[in-house]
Amino acid sequence: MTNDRSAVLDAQRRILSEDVRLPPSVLLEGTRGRIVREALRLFAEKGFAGTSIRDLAQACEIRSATLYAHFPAKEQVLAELVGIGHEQHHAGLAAAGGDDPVSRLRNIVTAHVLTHAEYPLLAVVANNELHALSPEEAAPALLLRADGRRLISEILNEGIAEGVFDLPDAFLAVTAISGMGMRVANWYTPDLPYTPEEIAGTYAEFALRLAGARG
Amino acid sequence: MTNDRSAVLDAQRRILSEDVRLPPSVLLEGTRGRIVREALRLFAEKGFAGTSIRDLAQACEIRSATLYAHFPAKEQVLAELVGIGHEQHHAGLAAAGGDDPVSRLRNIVTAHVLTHAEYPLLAVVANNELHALSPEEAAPALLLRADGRRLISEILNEGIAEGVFDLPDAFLAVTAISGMGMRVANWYTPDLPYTPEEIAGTYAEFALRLAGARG
DNA sequence: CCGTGCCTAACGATCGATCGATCGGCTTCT
DNA sequence: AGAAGCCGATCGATCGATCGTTAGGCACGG
Repeated sequence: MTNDRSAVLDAQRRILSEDVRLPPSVLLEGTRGRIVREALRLFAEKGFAGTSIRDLAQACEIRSATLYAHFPAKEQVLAELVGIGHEQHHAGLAAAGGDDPVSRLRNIVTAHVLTHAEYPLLAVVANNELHALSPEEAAPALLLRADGRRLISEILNEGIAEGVFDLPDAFLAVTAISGMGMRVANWYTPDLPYTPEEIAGTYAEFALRLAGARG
Repeated sequence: MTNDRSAVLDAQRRILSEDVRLPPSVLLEGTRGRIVREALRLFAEKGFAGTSIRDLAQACEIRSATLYAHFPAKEQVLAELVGIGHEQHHAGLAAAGGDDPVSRLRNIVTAHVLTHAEYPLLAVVANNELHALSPEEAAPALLLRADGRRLISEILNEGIAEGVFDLPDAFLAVTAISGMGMRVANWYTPDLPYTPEEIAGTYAEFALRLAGARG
C-alpha cells in the first residue's frame, strides 16, 4: 500500500514549491527586484546554465538588453541570489540559542529546516547552483556555509562532553542532520498537510534522537 | 574549534568525489562506453545544460559529430546515465532483506547510503539532472524512485504496527532518511577517513534511532 | 535639459545537430 | 585467392538557432 502523502513527491521537477518568496529583510523594488524574483524561479526550476538571459527577460516582461542596466552580467544575478540565500540561512542558525546542548540542537535544527521549508527555491538555488559562480563570487557563501556546520558541530561536541548526547560519530551526525534538512527544500510544498513549523519540529526531534539525546 | 574532517567539505564543487566508477553490471565498451563515462564526469561537475557536446567530445578525444553515431541526441546520453543510476539504486533497495522491521530498515538504509557513497557521481546526475529530461525519458526513473520510497515506507509501517518502532510521523521519517542518505553523494570522497561501509552502517544506526527502534 | 530607464538592433561566439566523404575491416562471390 | 560490395566508425565542414553582451537612440520626469 502506497502512502498517499508521498504521491506528491513523484515529480520530475527539481523543486515542488512554486513560492518565489524572498526573506522580508531583502527589499528589492522595481525592475531590479522583478529580475531577482523571476531569476529565483527560473534558476530553481531549470538551473543557471539552463536559463537564458532572454528567458529571464521575457519572464520580467522586458528586453534582454535592459537586464544589463541593472546587473553587469548574468552571473551577478545568481551571485545576488546565492548571497541572499546563504545570509538568510546563516542568520537563522546564528540566532538560534538555547540554555543547554539539547535545546540548542533543537533550536538550530528547527532554524535549519525552517529556512529550507519557507524559502525552498532560494535554498535550491543557493545549494545547487553555487558551482556556476566564479570562485571569487562563491567565496563569501562558502564561509557562511562552513560556519553553519561549525555551529552544529560545536553543539554536538558540547553535548558529548557533557554526557547528554551519545552518538557514534559527530562528523557523520553533522552531515546527516544537515543533509536531511537541506533536502526539505526539494520536496516541500504548501500542498502537503504540514506547516513548515511542523516539519521543522519533527526534524528537530529526529536530530535529537539521532544524537542520542537523554531525556 | 573547527572539526578538521569537515574542512574537506568547504568546496564549491557540486560533488567532491572524482571517481567515475559505474556499476559492474553495466558493461560499456569502446567509444560508447567512453562517452557515457566522460558524460558522467562532466554532467556531475557542470550539469547537463552546462556541458556542451563539444566539451563532451573533447573529453572523449573525438569530434562532436562522432557523438551522433552513438547517441541520437545529447539528451539520450543523460537518459542512459539516469537510467543506470536509478536501476542501480533500486536494485540495491529491493535486494535488501531482513527478518524483522529493525533489520529490514537497517539493511535498506545501508543499501541506500552505500549506493550514494560508492557511485556518487551517478547519484548526483540521476538526482539533480532528472529535470533536464523530457517527461517520457524521465518516466521510468520516476517509477523506480516512487517504488524505493514505498519500500522504506512499508518497513516503517510494519515496525509501527508491530510496536517495534515509535516515531512521530512516518512520511516525514521517510523524507528524513531518504534525504540524509541522498546528500552523502555530494560530500563523500575517498579522501575522508571513512569507508562507504562505515558511513552506511552509521547512517543505518541513525535511521533506527530516528525511527525509535526498540532494543 | 539632462539623467534615467527602456528600447531596437546587432555583435561575435557558441549551441545542438546534420551533411557527405573517407577509412579500415569483414563478408560474399567468383 | 582475390576482387567486389557493404558497414560501422570517424572526420571536416557547416547548418540555423541561440547564447551573453554591447552600442546607440528614444521618451519621459525633475
